[in-house]
Amino acid sequence: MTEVLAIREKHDGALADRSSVRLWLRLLSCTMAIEKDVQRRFAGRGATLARFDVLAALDRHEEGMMMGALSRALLVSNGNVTQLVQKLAKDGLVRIAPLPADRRASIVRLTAKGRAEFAGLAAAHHDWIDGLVADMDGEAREILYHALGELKRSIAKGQALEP
Amino acid sequence: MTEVLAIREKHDGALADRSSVRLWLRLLSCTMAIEKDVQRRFAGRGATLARFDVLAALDRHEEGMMMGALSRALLVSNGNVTQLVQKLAKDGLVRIAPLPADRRASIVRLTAKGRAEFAGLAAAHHDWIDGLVADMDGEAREILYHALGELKRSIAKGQALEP
DNA sequence: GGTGGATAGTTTAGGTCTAAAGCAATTGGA
DNA sequence: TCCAATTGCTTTAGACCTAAACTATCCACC
Repeated sequence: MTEVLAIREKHDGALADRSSVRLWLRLLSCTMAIEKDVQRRFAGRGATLARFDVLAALDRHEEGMMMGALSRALLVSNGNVTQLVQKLAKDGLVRIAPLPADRRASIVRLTAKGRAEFAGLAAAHHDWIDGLVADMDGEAREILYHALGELKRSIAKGQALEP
Repeated sequence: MTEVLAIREKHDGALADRSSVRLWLRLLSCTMAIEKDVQRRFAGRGATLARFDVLAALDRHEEGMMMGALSRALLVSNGNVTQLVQKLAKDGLVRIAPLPADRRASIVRLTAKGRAEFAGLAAAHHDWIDGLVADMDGEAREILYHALGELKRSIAKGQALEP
């Protein structure tokens, strides 16, 4: 008899008189629940989600990435990337090399240590996510994935309309 | 011919070799897109999402809330509530009153100014969310809402299993 | 009474993130 | 050629958030 606690929804009941807002609050609560869970587990390994994101982007760009490219790939600000990369460099997980062709720019690459670190974290991350969605069958996941695709399109359109 | 830009997905292509991770990344990108959009619009009015959340919770508890109750309602830490409420009090949007029955506790209530401020923000917030999901029809929204409900249950179960 | 936990909140140290200002290098014209 | 705009990145100021340590109070029980 495993009792399952429901994930709470912020403002449960309030604010949610409009269906669109109710949908948004549920979307938010699901994302937060997963994000906090993953965050907490990363913390248990001395890592953070933000740093993991940087390592992940670099892992698939063996040739290295410019800071700006990282910023665009991760959807975060330039200044944020600067901070993260400098700390990762201090920890020996990435190396920052100047770009001879353009002395403003620099190329960031994973070190061997960084690549190994990422491999370990990525495997764990996969397992955590698998565990969290384990109770949905393949079809339910497919439906959700598709529905999120529609939402994604709607958001893009909505943002394009009202600037 | 309105060209709609797609919302980018973090790590698009990478990391996403497992369906569960692909689902998670899409969920994350939708949530982030809405959250940043709302955040940006709030900023345009000199407000923030975190402060709005506090006001929303207080708006539906006319009798006031204790700090701890706020913390639980908003799913954020105690210290965070302390900061937010103290700043809101300084801005005259809430009032902090001691609870005679328990001198450790204090009751937070909206001021008239705070209630008016919330009303304005809430109406705008509704409209923004409506705009972002406008391109999904009622049935699609219902499907998504239901699918998120299943995810929510799966997450709760997954978290219960592996602590 | 007194005393040892619970409980309510605050503080502190540190990580995340952004917008905006600033610096340096590059590039595209006039 | 030269200079103005652009580009790549860093810095700064500030908002948000947390965990953990801390203070103050309450409460249950001997």
